[in-house]
Amino acid sequence: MPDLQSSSTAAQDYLEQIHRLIGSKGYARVADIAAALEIAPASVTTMIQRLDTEGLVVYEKYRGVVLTADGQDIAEEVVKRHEVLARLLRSFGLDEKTIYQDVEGMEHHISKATLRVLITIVEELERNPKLLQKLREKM
Amino acid sequence: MPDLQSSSTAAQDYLEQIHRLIGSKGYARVADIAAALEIAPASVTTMIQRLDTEGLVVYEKYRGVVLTADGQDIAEEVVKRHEVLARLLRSFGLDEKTIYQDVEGMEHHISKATLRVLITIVEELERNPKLLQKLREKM
DNA sequence: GAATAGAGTTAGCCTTGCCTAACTTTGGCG
DNA sequence: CGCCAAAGTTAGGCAAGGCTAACTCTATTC
Repeated sequence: MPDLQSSSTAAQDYLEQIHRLIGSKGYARVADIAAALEIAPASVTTMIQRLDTEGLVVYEKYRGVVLTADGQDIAEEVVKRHEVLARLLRSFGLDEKTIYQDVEGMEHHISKATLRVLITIVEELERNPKLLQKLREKM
Repeated sequence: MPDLQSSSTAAQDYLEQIHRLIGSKGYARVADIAAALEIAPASVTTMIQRLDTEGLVVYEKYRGVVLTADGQDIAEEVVKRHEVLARLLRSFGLDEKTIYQDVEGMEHHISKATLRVLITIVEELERNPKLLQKLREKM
């Protein structure tokens, strides 16, 4: 079980997107990763090579990339943090762009303990619409 | 009124600590800033010079540093985000070290809209101890 | 008032992560 | 089957933000 903090926040962003792409399209190409992260394809190649040497992905030149078990673990952890934050902000009606930007910035810095707090709050608000309604009115 | 995003997250960290030091000791020395951020004094000098050219601090060689109005505005904005997050996590009993680390990582990425959400939640929990108690029991 | 410890600064270097430009490989199509 | 466009890679460069080592001020102490 790899520690989240063993990989840089940039590396985590790559793993997250590779995970999403494989989940939705079945594979992750350099061009798609580059588009998702809004960076140049050349930067993706370089990072993928680094992630390979770190044992987080398996990279075959010109052939594509898949996650190792460790890479998968990290990606799922990041996605979990992402989803919790997004659910919280979405329930308060924030627009998707703001949600995306804030969550992308914050998700890498949330410890297990803080994640538990956020999960607790989100679940309460989803179970208790009256409370949510009341809070939304206060904003 | 300077935009928060006009300064890098590193710059914001410096402004925040300078603000805290001036608040608590009346002045901000290079050595104290370096200690607070856990970096080398030389790095502080370099950044302070940059902040000066950007008009966020006034720097006099060997003499110390003060915040300009713009620097003050940014620092207060960062501190506000910090305090809200810290209050939220503290109310759930997280230990101070975790709070500090998570908040320090997250605070730079919170938009005004998200900040409003967090303020609303914190204020409700502080006004409604029964709810807080209930949530804490679920964790 | 001079010596000196400690604070601050400068110079030069390193890593991360991005870029563009130029080259290579792949794969679909005639 | 070979061509060539699109995808991927390599090389070289740049900015941010750290570092250490060596130098310069400051200010305290005698």
